[in-house]
Amino acid sequence: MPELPEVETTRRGIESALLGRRVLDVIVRDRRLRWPVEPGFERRVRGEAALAVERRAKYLLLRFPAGTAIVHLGMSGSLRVLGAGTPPLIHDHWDLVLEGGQVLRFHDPRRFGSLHWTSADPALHPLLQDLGPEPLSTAFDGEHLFRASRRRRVAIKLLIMNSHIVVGVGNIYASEALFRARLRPTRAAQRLSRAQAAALAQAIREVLAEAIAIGGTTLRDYVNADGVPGYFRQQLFVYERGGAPCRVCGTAIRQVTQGQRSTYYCPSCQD
DNA sequence: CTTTGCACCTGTTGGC
DNA sequence: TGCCAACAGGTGCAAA
Repeated sequence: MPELPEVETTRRGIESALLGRRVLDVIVRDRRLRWPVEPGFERRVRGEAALAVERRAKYLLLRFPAGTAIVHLGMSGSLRVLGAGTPPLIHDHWDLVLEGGQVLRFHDPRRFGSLHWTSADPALHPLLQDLGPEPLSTAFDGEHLFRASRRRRVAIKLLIMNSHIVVGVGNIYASEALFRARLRPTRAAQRLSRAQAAALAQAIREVLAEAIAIGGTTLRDYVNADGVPGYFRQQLFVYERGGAPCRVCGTAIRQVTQGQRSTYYCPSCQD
């Protein structure tokens, strides 16, 4: 479910509940996430108080004095801050019970999410070490995208969803950014001009920043830490709009499959 | 090396 | 009403 804007919205929502508060208890009800939760996880975190809540790509990093919990929400995961004593429901797989009467609760029906612990620099963790730049950092710009697209035959949509090139661009925002940049998702990456790469990099930055500003996109079940959906769905130009009229020119939006995922574009606006 | 497709898992939706 | 196929905000990994 969550792409970068939803993960960033979650980060902002859980930060104040965690910072400086001791973790009184760690409850893992189901260890069978994408990777099994390490047996020692509970005892590493119990008694620690978070120093920082950060995000790298779609990973949330809960930094404690002794190490870092690395959390991924997968396709259907969410993190919420609830009152301690709120009874867990189905698919509520783990809790951090916090000093002061609140609990951070992880809910994930599909269990594609994950939870790791590292006592080393999380940037060196195998899941993080080969990631590309953050799209909202200065390391990501048109020149980066242009260089990365040279001699690549893959479709440009697949390229921008490749986390080695740039992180955080998922299925919704890939289609949306390509619409804004007026580029066909199916075009070979190597056929982008320098100017088109610059336009696409800019479109990616804008669409992600705008989505963060209104709390991300809720399609089905995404909610932020307070249980509130994101409202970016109303700003979508093409995603999940196959057959509907383009909001710019009225042409029917097309839906195609790329890399076993749905892609949406306007055949008139996008070349 | 790049590219492609599968796998993991549960829930919802739409057609017959 | 029931059944079954298709599809869903991700991504590591194996195979081509």
